[in-house]
Amino acid sequence: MKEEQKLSKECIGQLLAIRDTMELLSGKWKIQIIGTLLRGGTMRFMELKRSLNGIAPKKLSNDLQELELNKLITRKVKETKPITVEYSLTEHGKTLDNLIGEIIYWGQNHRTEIIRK
Amino acid sequence: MKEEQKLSKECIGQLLAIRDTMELLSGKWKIQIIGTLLRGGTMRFMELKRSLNGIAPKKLSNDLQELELNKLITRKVKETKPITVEYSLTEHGKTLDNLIGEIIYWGQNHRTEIIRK
DNA sequence: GATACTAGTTTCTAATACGAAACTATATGA
DNA sequence: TCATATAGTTTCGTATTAGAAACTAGTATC
Repeated sequence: MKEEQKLSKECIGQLLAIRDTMELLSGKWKIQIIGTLLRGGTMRFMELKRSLNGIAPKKLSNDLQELELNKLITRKVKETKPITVEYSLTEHGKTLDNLIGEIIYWGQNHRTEIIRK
Repeated sequence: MKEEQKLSKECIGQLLAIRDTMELLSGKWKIQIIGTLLRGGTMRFMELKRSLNGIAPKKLSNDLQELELNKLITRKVKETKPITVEYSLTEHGKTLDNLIGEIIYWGQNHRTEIIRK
């Protein structure tokens, strides 16, 4: 009597969507980077580094490259005296606004939930 | 001329909330587990394992323990013939509904966005 | 007695993530 | 010339994550 539990296509698609999103955004810094760019608009490398308290330049550089590959941000080199590089969100990157809003809202709520035991 | 860029308290609080949430939910399986429980309601260990295609029992066990510690799920042992264990979301765990909905929605949209080049 | 189901645990290994420190290269100002 | 700023890269080491395989232990079925 094998109860082969068939998963509906829709459910599988939802789990895949969760995997895709989390693969892209998991980790310590990526969402913080995007959240900072959402607030700050166009920002330079060192501006980002200062805003993201504690990130190593290597990590910031790697994460920015990965986000660019996924078309969430753009990188623009400015031929200023010491060259500067401007990072900003693409239109697609800006669609993370709602999601990040939910993450912030839930995180703040969770903190009070855990604290009040 | 030091331009010390002061971060507002609100922004710092938001970055902390992002860190809290992501620390809890980062990784390959945790959100998939919660998403599955959101759809399936109360589920047993092996039901979860079968729904989450490919998860190792050790990982499932570890993640469930961690989620329980964070009061997102409850674990109930049933004294049936072969003992069964039922997992379900707490009320607090269910508040992840909106967030996971956003993750699914964004992931599906991102897929079409990347595919259509 | 052999097999299978329940819910895990144990052990070992490979892959990935993260971080600190030092370094590159160009340019400006004291 | 020395210090500082730009935007990173390189090297190295540790820590965390994930997975595969085998195993435990109780009960039930063939």
